[in-house]
Amino acid sequence: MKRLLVLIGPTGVGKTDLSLTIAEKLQTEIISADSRQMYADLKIGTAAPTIEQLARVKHHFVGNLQLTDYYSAARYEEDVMLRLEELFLRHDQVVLTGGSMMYVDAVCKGIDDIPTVDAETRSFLLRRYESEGLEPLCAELKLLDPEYYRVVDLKNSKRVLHALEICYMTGKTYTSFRTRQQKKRPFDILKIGLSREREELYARINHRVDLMMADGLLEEARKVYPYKHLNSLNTVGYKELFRYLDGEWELDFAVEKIKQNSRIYSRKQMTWFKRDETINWFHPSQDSEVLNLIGLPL
RNA sequence: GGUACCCUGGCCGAGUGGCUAGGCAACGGUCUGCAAAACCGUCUACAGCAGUUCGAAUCUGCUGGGUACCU
Repeated sequence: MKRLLVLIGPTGVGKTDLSLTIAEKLQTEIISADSRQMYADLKIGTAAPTIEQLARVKHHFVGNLQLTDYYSAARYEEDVMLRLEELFLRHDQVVLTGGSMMYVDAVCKGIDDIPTVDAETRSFLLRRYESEGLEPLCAELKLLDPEYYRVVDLKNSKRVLHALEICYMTGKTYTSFRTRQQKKRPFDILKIGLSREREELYARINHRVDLMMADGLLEEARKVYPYKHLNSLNTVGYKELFRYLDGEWELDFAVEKIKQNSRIYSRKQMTWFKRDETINWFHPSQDSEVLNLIGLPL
């Protein structure tokens, strides 16, 4: 049986280093599970693997998207499953690492097969939401898919809108697509979670933001500024610098906000990962124990 | 030294006698299609003291701190 090694943890915990070590020892390749490192133009702010690191181990799904590309967890699942098929021809084990919780789950547990919403339906409902607000749309959902209406978070526009998009586009209820069944995978999965004491993690995050700024994050942000309204740029590290470039914030303040939002993000990641009972948790300094768990000689 | 104004929770900020503003942060949580997204919950403060009043963050006095102007 082939095996997928899933290395997860909050941003800044030190996943990259360990993933490289493991992949080198196994002489295998790495699949990134980071929704923002996939954009070619967001290298510094997403702490994407460096050229040297990419030279050490072959990576997949890093820098493979344009900012204007539509992408989603479902597409990621599809793309990764195809790629894994190829990789498992050559390797017994493959490493998947990243902090995008839903992307990881999409690969490990699967995601329902729901049609991708076309651009017209999407913008039609978005416009209605912007002009009418959420209430009328909730009322509509109650009629079109009463079952989902009962369980959705009615204040979360993203969820309500998506359900309506599916109803409109397919003529069926969103519920009918929502089986929420875990998919069986033709390979084993071993999850390794990295965590640190909060103080320690926060200090690393703060420091890393300073390094990013020294590395030219502001320049990178300036280059993509014309695309700032795209979802791909609703990203920590960029959205704050846009406020600076717009003259709303002082640079120092924007940098503090980047640190703060990164810390908040790391906490959300931990909240998500916490309830996954299948994760084997380690401190990054316990790398030999991780290798032992994988079954690698030290 | 004098005059005026100000002092609200970690921060910002509304509130002129009874009805726990709100926002941000912090902390906890939700999560199956833009997820580094979106959303939810918790956090009862009015500088201190004394008084007026049935009742004071809101009125009065004193003390402390701050700001502005005057001599």
